Amino acid sequence: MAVTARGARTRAALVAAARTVFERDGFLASRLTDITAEASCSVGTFYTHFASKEEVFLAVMEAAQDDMLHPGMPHVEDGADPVAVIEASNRAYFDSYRRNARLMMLQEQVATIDDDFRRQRLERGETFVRRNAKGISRLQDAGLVDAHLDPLMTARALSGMVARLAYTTFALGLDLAVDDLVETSTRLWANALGLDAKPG
Amino acid sequence: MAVTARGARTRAALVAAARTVFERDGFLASRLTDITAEASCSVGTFYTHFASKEEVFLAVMEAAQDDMLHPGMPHVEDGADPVAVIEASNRAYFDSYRRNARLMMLQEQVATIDDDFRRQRLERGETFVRRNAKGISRLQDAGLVDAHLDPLMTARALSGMVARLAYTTFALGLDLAVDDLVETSTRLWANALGLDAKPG
Amino acid sequence: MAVTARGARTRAALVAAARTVFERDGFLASRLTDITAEASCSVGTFYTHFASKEEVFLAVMEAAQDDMLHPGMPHVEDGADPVAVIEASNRAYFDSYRRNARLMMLQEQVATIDDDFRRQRLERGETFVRRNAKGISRLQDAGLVDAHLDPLMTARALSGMVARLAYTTFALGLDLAVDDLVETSTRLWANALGLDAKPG
Amino acid sequence: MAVTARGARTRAALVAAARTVFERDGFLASRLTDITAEASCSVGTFYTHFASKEEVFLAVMEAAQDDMLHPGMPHVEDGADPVAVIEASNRAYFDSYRRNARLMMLQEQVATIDDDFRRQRLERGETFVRRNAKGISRLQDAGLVDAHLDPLMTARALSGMVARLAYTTFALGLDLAVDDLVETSTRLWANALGLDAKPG
DNA sequence: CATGAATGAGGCTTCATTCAT
DNA sequence: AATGAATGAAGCCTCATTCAT
Repeated sequence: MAVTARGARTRAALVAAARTVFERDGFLASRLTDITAEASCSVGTFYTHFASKEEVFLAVMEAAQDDMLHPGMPHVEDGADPVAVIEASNRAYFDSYRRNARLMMLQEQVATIDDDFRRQRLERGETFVRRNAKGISRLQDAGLVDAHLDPLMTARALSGMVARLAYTTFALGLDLAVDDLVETSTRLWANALGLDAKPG
Repeated sequence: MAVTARGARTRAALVAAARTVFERDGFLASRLTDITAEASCSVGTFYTHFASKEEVFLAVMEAAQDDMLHPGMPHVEDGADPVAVIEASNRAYFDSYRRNARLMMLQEQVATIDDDFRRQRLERGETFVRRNAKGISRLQDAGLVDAHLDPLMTARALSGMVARLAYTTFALGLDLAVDDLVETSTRLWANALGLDAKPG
Repeated sequence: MAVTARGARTRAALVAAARTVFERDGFLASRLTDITAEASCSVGTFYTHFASKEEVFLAVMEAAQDDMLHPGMPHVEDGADPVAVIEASNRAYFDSYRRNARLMMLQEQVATIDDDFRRQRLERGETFVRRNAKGISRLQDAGLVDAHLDPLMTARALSGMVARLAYTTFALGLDLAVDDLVETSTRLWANALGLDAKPG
Repeated sequence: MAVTARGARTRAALVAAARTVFERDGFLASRLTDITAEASCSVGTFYTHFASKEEVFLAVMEAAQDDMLHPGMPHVEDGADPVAVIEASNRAYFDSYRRNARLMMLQEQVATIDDDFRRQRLERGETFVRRNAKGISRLQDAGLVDAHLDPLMTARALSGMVARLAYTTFALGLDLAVDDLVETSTRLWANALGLDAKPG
């Protein structure tokens, strides 16, 4: 696949076109002919590069991964204020979600349609959750967070809280200000973990 | 519409059949003929009662409302332990979600497909959020919860947290125990609000 | 059928409703439910009075007959100016066509759909033609019109000319002034027959 | 559309098949599957070339235009007997109408059903009328026809006369001999214009 | 006489995928 | 590699007509 330079170019054009069309019309309503028209090539060509509509969707999501893989909760460096870290992390999440809002919607849509993709989506969420759980563990080790909390479940709940707020705002279209979202979720996250804001 | 008893009976049969078929096959894969076969009537009859597949779906959701409108956060009665109330409320939510898991999945699926339904789904969520916000307000008035928290945003975040956990577990199929879900979400909810567990 | 007073009233309401709906939507696009809704009765009732959509259409046309049976070419009375008679006749035709334009269109539409009705429409036209032919015969007997003309064919041609002008104007919607139509058709009719305008 | 030779061939086959089926069954009764069966292709292929039954009908009418655009009233050449020209023109019209009788019926049928087509049909008629009006003008300039006649209205009336005779005969099925039709219409046309038959 | 729910055959249309060029 | 016409299964929906109440 895509061994020649021309092939690679065509494939890239198709992925870009697919993203445009998917974002505009949704996965279900998008037709292959719309995508190939957008990419200025024929349907036949599509099938030299992808086996199905699902496959090009996967390629679109993969190409968008980098930007969508926001920092989550970064490693807590010695001396850094944990609450500030959480805030930065949350803001990064909301910003990235907003930039990729249509794609995030698509992710949810396809997850409800395609079983394979549902599993992938679940795994992607859990990867993220595990990273956050590690952060929480570290805070527990540092004595900053109640040791009774199960890091994994806690991470799942708190990440889910933020993810749902972003979904409601950017996918479902509830008009909320990002600053408010960041403030509320950070404060609740900190409270839930029992963290105090950095003392002066 | 449905002015006679016979008409009402047929309509009810169609709604029940639709729920069965939707839950079995999903909204998209469900065909009108499956629904009418399940209801033992003709396709034509379907159209005397509903204008489209979307419309019967709405009717199904409406009929399921009662069970799905779990108590949420009940009024805080004098002397009642707020944390116990939250726990009961969360448990009720998870139980109801499990009972209607397939329907909740459908709700998300259709929201990604149909714009009208997306708006309705948003409104349904907000109704629920407003109810919880009122509960938080009461706790603030009683001096049990930090007055700095915005009740509406807080309710949105915490309700979302619980809803997302339920979705991940029952819709996406992550295998988590309900007891753990209840415990974690209750503890985080209480921490986030700054509530103490009932003192001995 | 329609033995009671109530029955007669319902039937009349249905005919009136059918005319309204047919004129508004055309024969094909009109649904029985629209007609019964307009008549404020049930579909079942429709079938107490008519056997089919075609039958109620016939009833509508019959009820409208009187007004649509314009004078044609009246008997030539001794001493009457034949050209003036033709003019009056033509004007009466165009006026009546305009009043019943939608119905005339319907007549053409149904004639292209229903074979029985096509034959009826043909017969109706011929009746009219025969009447005009008789008038021409009389003018020939009176020595006012060239005896070489076949009265029947001539009547067919000239009636057709007027009918077509009316159709083009009122049914197809070409915007022509009735006065011009009357003037042109009368002059051509007179010329064609070899009649002179009444000499002073 | 139809960029390849193969595509053009299929399209042509569909148009021919559509004409066959339309002429056999009428526009309304014709089913797409009949057309594609006649053209030996799949239904899907139909939609590669036409968006609807209406559209293929338009293509059929367009393809038939050439034969149906009979000479009308040809240019009056010096020395040509105008009445003979009119007679030739009328005969050509009736012959062409007879050859395309089913199509002419369809034209009327579809004009009563489809608004776009009604407008096109009107325009087609007017094009024809304008051509005849020019011929009449020329005869007026040559002093052969009464200058008081409005060429356009006169052409409309006389063309309509001939068209209606053809319609009644070939579409509605009144059994008249073409020779009689030609004779009558030519004589009336000549009389109406005030032309004398070529003097010996 | 009136009611209106029930019927069901069958039309139109869509679109992912294939394959000959 | 690219092309784009061809495929055809399958779904939604319409509406004149019937009939039990």
